[in-house]
Amino acid sequence: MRSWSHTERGGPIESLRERKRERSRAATVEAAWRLFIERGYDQVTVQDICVAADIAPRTFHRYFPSKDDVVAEPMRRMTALALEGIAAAPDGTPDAATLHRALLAVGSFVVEHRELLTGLRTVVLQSSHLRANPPSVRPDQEARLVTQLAARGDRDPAGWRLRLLVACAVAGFRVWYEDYLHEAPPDPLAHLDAVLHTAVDPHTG
Amino acid sequence: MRSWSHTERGGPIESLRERKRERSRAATVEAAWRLFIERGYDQVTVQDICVAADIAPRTFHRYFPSKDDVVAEPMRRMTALALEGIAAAPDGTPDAATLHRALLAVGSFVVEHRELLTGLRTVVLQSSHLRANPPSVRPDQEARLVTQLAARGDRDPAGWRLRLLVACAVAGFRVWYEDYLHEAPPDPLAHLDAVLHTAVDPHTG
DNA sequence: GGGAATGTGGCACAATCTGCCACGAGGCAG
DNA sequence: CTGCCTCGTGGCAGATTGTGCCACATTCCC
Repeated sequence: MRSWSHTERGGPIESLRERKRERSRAATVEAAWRLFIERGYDQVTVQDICVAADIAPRTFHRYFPSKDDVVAEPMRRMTALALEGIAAAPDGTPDAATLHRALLAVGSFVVEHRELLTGLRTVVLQSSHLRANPPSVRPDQEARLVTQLAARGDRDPAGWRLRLLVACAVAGFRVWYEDYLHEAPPDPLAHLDAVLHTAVDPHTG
Repeated sequence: MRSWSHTERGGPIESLRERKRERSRAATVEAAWRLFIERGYDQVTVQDICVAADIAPRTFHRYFPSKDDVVAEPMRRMTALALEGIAAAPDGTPDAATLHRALLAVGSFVVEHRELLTGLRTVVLQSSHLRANPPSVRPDQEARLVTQLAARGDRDPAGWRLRLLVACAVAGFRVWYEDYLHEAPPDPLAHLDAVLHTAVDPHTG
């Protein structure tokens, strides 16, 4: 099962600094998630997380600009996976198909981590603040998907067709994501495939 | 030109209380926008806004759960317009066409208020906090669109097709919105129509 | 080994946002 | 018109988040 902590770079060539940093960051994330699930988002302060993860609040805010970002961490991970999926697609594949496949891979990642993600979903639903500001794919992350997609071939990253394609794909994935965590259908990836078929495939060509 | 202050309810039957409240709220919004555009979001405190609008900070947070919500106000207004557009559509119209037309109406509203909206766009772009948490259509607002659409006819508001349709429509609108505020094309509404055609129309039937 | 680069912690501080209570203006019935 | 009730408002105290600044420790690299 793919893990949460990952180094964004392929090789295992990490300096001691980076390893320490990643370990500390991962510990922080896991401590935060555990506390959130136990007590609820609003009942856990940054201070609490720092005590559990054994770091200073000042350091916490170096890892995460805001407390919300800890909850949004899975989104970042999923976007990173999608980027990898796009980069790995063979040249010549239409953009829509590339995105479709990349998001299917993200979907299988979600399925692998269903338990944790449903836990975090409950955390979001139970916090009035998170309900109003739910974790989502940030515009800069979406822009990265566009850029990555445009990098294959000579497409214009600023063109509205490409941006629309990505926006619809992300929207479709989100619709499936909500369905899946709410009531896991028997064959979730087939469901995702169907949703993406409607959302993404019309943009082919 | 349609105004920003509106009472959500059709009739002019407002009590003095409601009128006062709306006036105070509108004054707050306009004061805040003016200050944001003048100095930048991060350089304006809630205190500053309250002085300019002549209300207490405590009252400010009764109108707006957070400072961010003042910037997101146009989004709320646009969603409200879309809801009205959907409600006004004649029965029997396919959902996709209904949404398409409703969003065209919202588009013309955006065109009417271009100056202000570009100002607020600049505000967003210049604030690191707003860049990370840009004003967007909140999930509850999107859910309202779904509900409203489902209310015509007997569709299932929880079905993924309807939710996907709305999500893609909103995504398409956002893509156009960014284009339009960045570099107004000669015929913006035609552009919006084209984008929506790609994003929404495939979902017909 | 030693300087440079970088991550960390502590401190002080501004700012956001909330709960609580009291006051006053608007609404309503008599 | 009068009294009562409802509800918006303001003030206050407080918790919490998030940031700038600086000193210290660790790691890196020569």
